[in-house]
Amino acid sequence: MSVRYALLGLLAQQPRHGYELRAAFEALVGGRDTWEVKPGQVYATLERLEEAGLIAEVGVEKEGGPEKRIYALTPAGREALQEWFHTGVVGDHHRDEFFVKLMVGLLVEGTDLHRLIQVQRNTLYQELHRFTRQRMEADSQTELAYVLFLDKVVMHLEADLRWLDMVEARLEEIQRQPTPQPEPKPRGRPRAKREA
Amino acid sequence: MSVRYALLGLLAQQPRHGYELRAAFEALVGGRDTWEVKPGQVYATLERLEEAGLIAEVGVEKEGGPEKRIYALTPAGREALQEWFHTGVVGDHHRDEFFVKLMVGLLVEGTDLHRLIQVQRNTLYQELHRFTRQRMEADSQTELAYVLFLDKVVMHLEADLRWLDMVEARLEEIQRQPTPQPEPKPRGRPRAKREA
DNA sequence: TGACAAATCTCCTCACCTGTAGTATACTTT
DNA sequence: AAAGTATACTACAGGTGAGGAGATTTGTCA
Repeated sequence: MSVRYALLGLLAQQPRHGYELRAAFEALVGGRDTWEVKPGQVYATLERLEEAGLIAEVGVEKEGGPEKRIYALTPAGREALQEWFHTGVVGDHHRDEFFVKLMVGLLVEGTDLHRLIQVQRNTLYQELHRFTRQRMEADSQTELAYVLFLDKVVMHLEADLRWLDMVEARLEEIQRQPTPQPEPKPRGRPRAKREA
Repeated sequence: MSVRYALLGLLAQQPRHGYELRAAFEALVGGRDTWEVKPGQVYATLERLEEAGLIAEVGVEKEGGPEKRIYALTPAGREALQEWFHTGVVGDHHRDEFFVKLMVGLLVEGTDLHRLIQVQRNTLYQELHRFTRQRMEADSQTELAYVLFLDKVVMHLEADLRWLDMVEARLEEIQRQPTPQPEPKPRGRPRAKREA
């Protein structure tokens, strides 16, 4: 979703073509390999946006090299963008890969859970170190937004580490619990429910 | 990636068919609509796992209804699972949708950034409330792992809220910064670099 | 000095994996 | 008959990885 709307926003500024959009997007989110977008995604997204009537092709330039297909925002696109601004973002809290790994580890016999946790802790510390250094190197005069972004990442990594400690501390307790079974659903037509 | 390996783990326990795997997966990650997986994903993933040689179809049951195609783990699959256990998970720190929205908001003229932030804050508080209640309702005797998961979500939401406050406090400063331009890359063959 | 190879950018395409949404058929219970 | 589970499939959207044809600059060598 993010890329889709980011492209709309960039086209609201001025008409552009695919390659240019890609560069502008990466600059927008901080440059320096934060959020790399693959060309394929840009062009595919543009096609869908065009099909949805949110953008329109307004010209083609051909000067020597390959064609540049230039897109611009339509009124419907401008509206969609406004709507996006007025809607809150709900995070993907589910789908935490490490949580799944931990659960699967509990399931599979002979898994060394302490090691599992240790590996994850190392990974998190490495990331923390990397982002902290990036943060120090960044110039908050010219890249303030990028700095704020790094702050957020660091805060999340610290939260992850604290959580990991909690998990390790209670590991014995967790291991004592039985593996969860899916509860069977009643089949057939449900009984008529009389009002409470 | 998570679903892929979770299916491997569940098959390591015992051979199963698609529908059963879906139910088992959702039970594993806590039930109660945490992490809903669509049937399509399960079947598509199973096909790819089979093609990759990590699982194999070991039988078909047909008792009345549709066929049940039963899969089991292969030795290669068991190996892949072990490798997963021994690898750290690096989070998707980039691709934070709200961050992009904020940046796009700075770009587009006439955007009310305070409102943008306010909407997001409301959303986060609602989520926080929802998960906090779920956490209180959960029974940490029988669902300890699920409780830990909720703890993590809450910690992250709190971090998001603190970060949002920071952003709002420094908003004027952020708005004063120019929109980032993609830096042009030098074309042609790069100059030979002599060693430092 | 002029020709050509090397490296890299510009712009777009294709093939694939992951995940979401909706559909279809058969069975089971009220 | 109605309603809902059990089991599977199809279609599409989002995202990754690889790559290809042409333009542009630099290094090199006769």
